[in-house]
Amino acid sequence: MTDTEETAETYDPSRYERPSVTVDVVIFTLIDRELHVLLVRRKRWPFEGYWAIPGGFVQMHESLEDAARRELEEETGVRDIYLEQLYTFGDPDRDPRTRVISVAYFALVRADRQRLRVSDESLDVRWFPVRAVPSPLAFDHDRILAMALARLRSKLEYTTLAFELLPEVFSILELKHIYEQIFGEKLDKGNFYRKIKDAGVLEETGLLREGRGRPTRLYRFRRDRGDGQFVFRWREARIDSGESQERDLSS
Amino acid sequence: MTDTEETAETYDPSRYERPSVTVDVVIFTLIDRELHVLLVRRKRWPFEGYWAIPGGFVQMHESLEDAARRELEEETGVRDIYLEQLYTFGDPDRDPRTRVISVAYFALVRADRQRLRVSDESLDVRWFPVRAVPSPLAFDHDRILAMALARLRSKLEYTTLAFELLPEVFSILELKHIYEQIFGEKLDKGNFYRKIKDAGVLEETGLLREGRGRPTRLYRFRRDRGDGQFVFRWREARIDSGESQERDLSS
DNA sequence: TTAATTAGTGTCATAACAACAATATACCGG
DNA sequence: CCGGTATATTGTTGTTATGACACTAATTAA
Repeated sequence: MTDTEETAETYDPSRYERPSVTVDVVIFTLIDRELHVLLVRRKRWPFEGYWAIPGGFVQMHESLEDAARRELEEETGVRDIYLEQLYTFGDPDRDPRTRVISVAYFALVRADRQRLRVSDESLDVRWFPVRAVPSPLAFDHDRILAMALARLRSKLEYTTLAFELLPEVFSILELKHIYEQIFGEKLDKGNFYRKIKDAGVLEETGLLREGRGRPTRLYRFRRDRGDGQFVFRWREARIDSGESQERDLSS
Repeated sequence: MTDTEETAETYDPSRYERPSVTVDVVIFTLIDRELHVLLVRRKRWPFEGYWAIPGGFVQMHESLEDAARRELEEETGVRDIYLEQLYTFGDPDRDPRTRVISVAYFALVRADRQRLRVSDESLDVRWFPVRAVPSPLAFDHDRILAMALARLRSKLEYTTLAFELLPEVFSILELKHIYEQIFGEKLDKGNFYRKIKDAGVLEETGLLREGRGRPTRLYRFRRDRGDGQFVFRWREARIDSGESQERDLSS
């Protein structure tokens, strides 16, 4: 029945063969106004030379989320980041070596905080524009990435997640650009201004940024307001977050 | 890096200590117009005598979903049911025996298809009204159940999931009752009729069910229409499915 | 000083929809 | 056949969301 129920009188951990468990973290960021994902190039069999989503083993003492944060930091040096569990992939043959169950997370990091470092476990680490990701990726990572993108799209529609991709201060049009990027459709400028302002999640900084035309007013995200439950949507239809239906999720 | 990457030249499965992996399945059904969840009573330590969400070990050859379906069938004898991955729980100390990572699923079964059987692994198996679930449950199962309920609520708002709880033929007011049950609020009869009919997901059966008043027209769910992508919503606000933010979705 | 460029506001018509009211249908029991 | 009960259905109305689009504002470059 529930976890580790057994028939024997006492519990014997060796009675069951155990799978390996890893966490993989799909890390998104915004570079030059474009959505990028972090990939590492594998050094060894299997999928030697293939690009893959960063990840690693879950250690016995750490929670799944802690493992994800640890991997994240080991790969990128980034901390205090938006992190959310995505889905768990456990097809018996997804790894040719042995049974590996992978708990996938997805993370959003701010463009202005990256400092990549290549660990000695891999050949290379790079940001790829999501529109130009090498294909195929190692293992079932194409599928993981696809699901992460679907989830991201989905959640932008009813959360304030977009702010996690922006620097501390930003303009409204920059925010609009993120939505356009990720939804893949143009949004009306006027309607966007109205909606975002009515939402009350922006805090005016008083700062201006000069450019070619009229200077841009810069805002800060008000974390207190609606960070959690707040909802605003740009389209009616929803593509879910997860699989068949969950895809599709939510989350 | 990605799954099971290691420093050694060849892969050695014994190098890493492995957690146990289980699937737990939160199974909902509708009995007497009320939402119920299936629980089993534990026979042994730990949490002997406590009620718990049914589940069991993932075997090496089966996928996670297969494992969930197997457990589902072992507990209820039910197959061909709505099944969706919920979340993976992996706190290091959630099971006092050893490190156990549990992939939770949630399932919806039709009220008219149940035939419970008590496995010899447990003392008892019962349907509990979700409003009257024994507390606390074993392990972290309160949390799992709470998340399953949140997900169910969330998904009713933008999917046709409610139909999975109904028998083959049903009346519109029965459908309305499910929404009221799960949302915990009354819906307007007129608006409900309008919305559900306009949605075009119902197929008239021609059957009537006689009662005290005017006989009830019975319908069937049109699986072809909108089973996947179709969206209709009853309220604006969304409570998500998962945790902090995953609080889904979703999804 | 004018054109170009980017930022930001206002207005309007429509669609969605919640709240509420009213009516029609069918059966029952007396 | 009449009142009661419950289902089934159709308005009606006011509010809100929002899509389309025109307009105004502030700055730089020529």
